[in-house]
Amino acid sequence: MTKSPTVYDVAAAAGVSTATVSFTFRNPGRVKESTREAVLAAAKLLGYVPNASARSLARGRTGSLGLFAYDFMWNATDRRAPAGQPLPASHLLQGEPYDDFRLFPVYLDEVQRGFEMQCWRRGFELILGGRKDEFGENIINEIAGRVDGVAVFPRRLSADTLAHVSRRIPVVEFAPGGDGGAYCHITADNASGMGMIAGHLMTEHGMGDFVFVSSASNADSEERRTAFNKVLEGSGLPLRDDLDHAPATIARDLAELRDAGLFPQAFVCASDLVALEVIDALTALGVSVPEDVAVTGFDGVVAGAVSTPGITTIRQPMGDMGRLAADMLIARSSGETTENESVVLPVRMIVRGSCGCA
Amino acid sequence: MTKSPTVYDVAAAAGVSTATVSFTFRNPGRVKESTREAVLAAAKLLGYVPNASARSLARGRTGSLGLFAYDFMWNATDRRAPAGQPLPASHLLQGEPYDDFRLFPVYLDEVQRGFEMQCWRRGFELILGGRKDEFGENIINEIAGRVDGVAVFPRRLSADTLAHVSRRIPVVEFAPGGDGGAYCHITADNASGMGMIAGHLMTEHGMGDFVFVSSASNADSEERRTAFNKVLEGSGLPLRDDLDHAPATIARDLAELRDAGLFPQAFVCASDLVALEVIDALTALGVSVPEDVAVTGFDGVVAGAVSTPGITTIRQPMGDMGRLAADMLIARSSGETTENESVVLPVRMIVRGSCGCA
DNA sequence: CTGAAAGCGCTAACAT
DNA sequence: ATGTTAGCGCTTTCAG
Repeated sequence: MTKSPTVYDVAAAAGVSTATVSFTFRNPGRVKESTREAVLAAAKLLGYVPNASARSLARGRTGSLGLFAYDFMWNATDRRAPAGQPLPASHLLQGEPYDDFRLFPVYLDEVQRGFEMQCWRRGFELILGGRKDEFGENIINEIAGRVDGVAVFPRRLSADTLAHVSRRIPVVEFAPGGDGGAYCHITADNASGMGMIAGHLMTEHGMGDFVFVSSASNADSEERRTAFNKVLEGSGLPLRDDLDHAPATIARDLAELRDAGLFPQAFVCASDLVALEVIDALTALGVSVPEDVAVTGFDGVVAGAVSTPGITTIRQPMGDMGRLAADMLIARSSGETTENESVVLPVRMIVRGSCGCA
Repeated sequence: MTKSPTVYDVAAAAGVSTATVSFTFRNPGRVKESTREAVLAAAKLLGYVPNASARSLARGRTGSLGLFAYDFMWNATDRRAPAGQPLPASHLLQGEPYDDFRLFPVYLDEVQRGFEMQCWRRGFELILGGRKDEFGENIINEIAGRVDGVAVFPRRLSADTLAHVSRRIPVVEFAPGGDGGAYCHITADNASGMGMIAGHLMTEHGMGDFVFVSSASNADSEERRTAFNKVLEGSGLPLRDDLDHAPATIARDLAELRDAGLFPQAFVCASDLVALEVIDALTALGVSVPEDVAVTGFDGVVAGAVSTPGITTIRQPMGDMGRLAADMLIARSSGETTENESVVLPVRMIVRGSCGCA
């Protein structure tokens, strides 16, 4: 670890040129066997490990893709340890796991996993960024300058920043986005998902009185709310005010509704985690789900599958979203494609107990 | 994405030198405000994104850590799609999630998550490697040459390769390893874990007849087996032959034991996943767990928590293991520490239903 | 406070 | 089949 040996050292030790050393590693067929062996022997002896930064610089490509995961991750962490406080010595599923399923794996983790697998299948390394941001949005440069393409989760980086980065490398954001944008978008079909939820609640349960619980300002949540309201309008049902899921207020808001005798037949939530929080708050009020009121989610994360009751939800194809992102980035980084597209992936409904089904 | 602008372009556009551009990004305080603004404006206008490869090369440090995850990941994938066959269009928790908990998250995923979080807290990017290996063990070079330190999961890279890499950057392997090795090791306390399992089975359940089911040749499994046998010896209990968990043979072996009337009181398994497989095989034979025979696991992964019955197991501090790996690598890459250490982390027992407890 | 210039280690023409 | 060599884009003394 002192001074690392370089191609020059290996070349000298093997009595060849640096080009030959380079070829030995990158294009072995082009080197005579005896030469190759001499080079490998020298490399082994010296403890030579090629410097990938130099290679990337020389080649103009890095052979890796980036995933900028900042936001959700840190927020998830903070659920256990309020901002500013150090993390507990051990914060990951250390207790009975049940409680922690809300933290891991969540939506982001499943998308990430799909992205990872596809990077590897396609021969790319993966750079995961999430560094605590001290330089505003410049943080993305830490990743953008290091990869051949980058996928980002929403809400941390402004559209401006993404547009800027996308002048250099292809960018995919996991968020709804119209066509003809400055970069690519991948999202699940929020509209038909909400249509299925609404349809199920109305048709199977004969319900008609709903309150939508939204997630913090978030484009997906917004799309879902809009789509749900559209269905209600189409059915001539009344639109009620949304609730915001903010932990500080949701319990109070729910209590007020209850006290006013204004509970809907179902709380339709923007995500599974919101649904779980709503159920917690309801339980604290002595309200049973689904006996007293139904609750639905969106996403299809693990936590909603193992909770009691299980959350009736819309499953996003998270693995596919990650995989598709990698494919889109690779296609664009190789010049195979240029235009930015906005892909909407199909979803499906998973009916569990929280809506009142068996 | 044509020809990316460089420091030179920005310098020219802003009417300054490249040094000033560099300082503007890396050491803003050293540049007069008006100059800085001019540089930033030029950068924005041109769509400048610093090239991290060039920076790493010039600096001699990359600011990132590597995690080499190859083995488990691909194996996990292969559980659904036999090697050689393409993955199903969608392979990640697409059905009712229950089935898939055996694939994700597993031991590796939880360790990885701890590693990620700590990288970010400490200001490092993370490079995840798992590229399909076409060059034998040289694959590690793809990562090793790109990072300031690397953590690896066991069984894919030989000790020789790791020793080689560790001449250049610090290396941590998540596997048992004696002191004074060529690189660092992190592992859970397999011995006391097995001691707790044995103690529980003997003391709480009055059992004395066990069969150990091992995982494919694997140092952790080996340590657990040895430790378990030691306890039995110490208690004067008989040692029975191990079973190997190989999917092809375990069902047959179990059937033979059953037919011979040789079932033990408990199958003590080297891991939770092995325990789940054993339970599957037993169930197929019409044997109930824990009514007819007890089964225990090791690891404490999600799958063992949500299965029926729940697996009585030893929980490894997986998040901590990942976090510690990052800390150890950072300490060594900065020269703060030099010696290689081998750390053993404490474990604890989680009692669920598979041992016969309520 | 800013500029000039020498590398960092590797790759890939282009030569030989 | 192998060697020469000019960059790749950035950082960082050292001068000014």
